[in-house]
Amino acid sequence: MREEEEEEEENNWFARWEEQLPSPEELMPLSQTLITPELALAFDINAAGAANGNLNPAHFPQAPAPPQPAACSHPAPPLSSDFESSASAAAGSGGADEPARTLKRPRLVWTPQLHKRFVDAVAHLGIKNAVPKTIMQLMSVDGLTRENVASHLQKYRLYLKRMQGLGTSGGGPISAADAATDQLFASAPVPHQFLSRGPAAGPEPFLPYVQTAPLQHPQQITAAMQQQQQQYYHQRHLGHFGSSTGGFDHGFLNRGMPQPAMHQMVGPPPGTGFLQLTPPPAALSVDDLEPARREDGGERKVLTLFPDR
DNA sequence: TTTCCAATAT
DNA sequence: AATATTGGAA
Repeated sequence: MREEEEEEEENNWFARWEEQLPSPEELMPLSQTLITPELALAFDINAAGAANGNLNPAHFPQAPAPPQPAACSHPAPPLSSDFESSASAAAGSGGADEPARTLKRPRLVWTPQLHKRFVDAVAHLGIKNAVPKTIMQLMSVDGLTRENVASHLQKYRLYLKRMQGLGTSGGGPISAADAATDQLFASAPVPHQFLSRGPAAGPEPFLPYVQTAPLQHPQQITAAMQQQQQQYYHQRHLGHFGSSTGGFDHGFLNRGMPQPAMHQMVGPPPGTGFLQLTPPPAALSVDDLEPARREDGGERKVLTLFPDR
């Protein structure tokens, strides 16, 4: 059929192949554009300003060999696995700055588990002593920075404030917007002491040492936790904001990790007609809802069982 | 000097 | 909306 054309091509391609080749200069920018900052981070590439418009003409050899292709099979985290360990490299000539310091780490995503740990830490510290640094230390999550905590704490305080406002005096219902907004915070039980007004609850009696088992890097956490996130949706939909009276559950169970003395429990007397909303771990195993994907620059699809908005 | 914290930026 | 960054204050 098209043999003639193909033959023509064969006659000519060799003569022209060279001129059609892009020059190295043309190639570089292209390849750099194709590597998103996140990818660069994930693969530990030293291309700090790649997408920042801050290209350093230092050509790197070629396509970087992915250290661990295994990461691709994972549904999620395109995040770097070791920011600190990847020093060296460009140290040699002419004052190249260390990428390790310049490198920006990926956004931390506060999974329900992580937030849970946060809340526990704050609870143990007492709200007065709960400042970012201390919280961070208590949480002892590898890779978690003080700023991470500070930022989260800031928002959490706002959340608590709102809760207080709506608290006892028959306040109106939580606006749909807020409810939708605060899914994360709703995922962890709010220690009642947080909502108390008057004389702020003092710091907990004693705080021996870090009680929580050190977690690993955020990425790993998120990865590992993807599976568990389901239960969080359960809790969420069981809905604990009843009506007035600050009808919140104080279900303070710790299924994730071992947790020593949680003494500050002042919860409702057992046997008070109170629905146990958070059954023991064994009970809530069901439900194979797909958790919202919060990572991978994709969209976040949040399954909604309730047509509430 | 470090840390907090509210405001602001992405 | 969620997290990061900033900048003044303690």
